[in-house]
Amino acid sequence: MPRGRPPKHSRTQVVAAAIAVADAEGLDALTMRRLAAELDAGVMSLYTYVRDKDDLVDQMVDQISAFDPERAGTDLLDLVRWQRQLMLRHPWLPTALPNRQLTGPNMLGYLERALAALAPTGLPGGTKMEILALLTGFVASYVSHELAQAQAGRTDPERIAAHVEQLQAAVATGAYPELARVLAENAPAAEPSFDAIAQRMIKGLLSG
Amino acid sequence: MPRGRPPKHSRTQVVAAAIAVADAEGLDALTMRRLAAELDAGVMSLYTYVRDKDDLVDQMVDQISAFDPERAGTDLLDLVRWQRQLMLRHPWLPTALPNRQLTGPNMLGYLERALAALAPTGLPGGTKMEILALLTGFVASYVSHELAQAQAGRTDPERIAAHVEQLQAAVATGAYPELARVLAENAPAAEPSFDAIAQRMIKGLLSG
DNA sequence: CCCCTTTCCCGTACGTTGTACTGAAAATAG
DNA sequence: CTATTTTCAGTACAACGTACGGGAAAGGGG
Repeated sequence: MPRGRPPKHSRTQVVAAAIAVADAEGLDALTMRRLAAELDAGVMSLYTYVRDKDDLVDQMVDQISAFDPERAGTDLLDLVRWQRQLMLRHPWLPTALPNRQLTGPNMLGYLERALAALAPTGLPGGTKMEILALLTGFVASYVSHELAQAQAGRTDPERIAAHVEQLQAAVATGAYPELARVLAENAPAAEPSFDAIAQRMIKGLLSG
Repeated sequence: MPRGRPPKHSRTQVVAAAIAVADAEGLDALTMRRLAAELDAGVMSLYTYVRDKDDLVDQMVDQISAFDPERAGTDLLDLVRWQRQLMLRHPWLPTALPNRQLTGPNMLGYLERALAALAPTGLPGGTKMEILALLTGFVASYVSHELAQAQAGRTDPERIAAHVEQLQAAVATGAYPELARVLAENAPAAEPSFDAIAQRMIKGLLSG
């Protein structure tokens, strides 16, 4: 009983293809033309499934954020761990998140669980929302750092080469003794244990 | 004794004009053509002062970050307060910061002071850098939230109208009782006191 | 059966962006 | 003067998001 011409794809498929492109080549590589080519479709056909590119990214975020109630707990530490895994699996997520009003069912589901986890605190609603925003920001910062360190030099060997060269030049002036000490350390970037830091952040945010 | 044709502007002037545009109309409004018009210059003339647009933004960040040793202290809380003031004065800063290798003198100066503030901890260098990245991320998140709340509806009244409408629709399904409670609260967004939260974040990050 | 309506497909085209290329313009050095 | 060096800026191009409009493919009603 669907009246018109049958769709060649589904919205879910289109968004999934977009996620695949972003996962493999980054958000910058995700253009409407690229996505159309991936689906063997015309560029403008995509706009049947998506209002505009911003809407596409919104849906990507929401589709990523499907929650498996079997595998994850529901306290704040569990939720934060879950966010970290999402961001590790989809490195574009930390950059895509800011300045976005997310109203998809999965994001609302997350928000609901997070608010439930904060319910025992009895804090006012605005404070709860603020705590969650700060926690998400913290995870995004942490994972960004983590990812940057993991693929240091893998993608842009010359770009970071230029970076360390500038740092060496600055240090050579003698104006930055502390920075010099850090660069001279050559430490293998110790494991900081996400859980430990996250737990302290949560405690710090709640003890107010 | 400078040999060639004398420059019509200085790099500092160009960057200052860019900062003025971004302050007044946001980072998106800052295009090379707009900046050229602001300076009564040809578009391509800008490229004598700046390698490319990314370099321009780098320089904007660094020029913003000039430090007045008279007015600010040198412990971590002071530094974080200073970052917040910067971001409040230049709302584009939180969005411009991520994915940037900052090697300007002012940013290195900040880094040096921050590392000095962390020196008594005896932590390894990599951990210090991570702590500073997390603190900056925290401030960016906090200020973004702060700014979003300050001008809620001022710029895009219909955009956030659509947002609350979607939220109301979601709540109406009854699937999100906690969210419903928060939206029903209608609280005037209590003062959270940046200093208090920042202090707890610092303590949390250092007690590791 | 044909036609109408509905829905999706997608080629063309436009405005905007960053910037490569090129050469003219304006200063000094000899 | 000429030669050199540096900055200025017009033109032009590729890539982007997407508005527009018409063609294509289905079902419903006569």
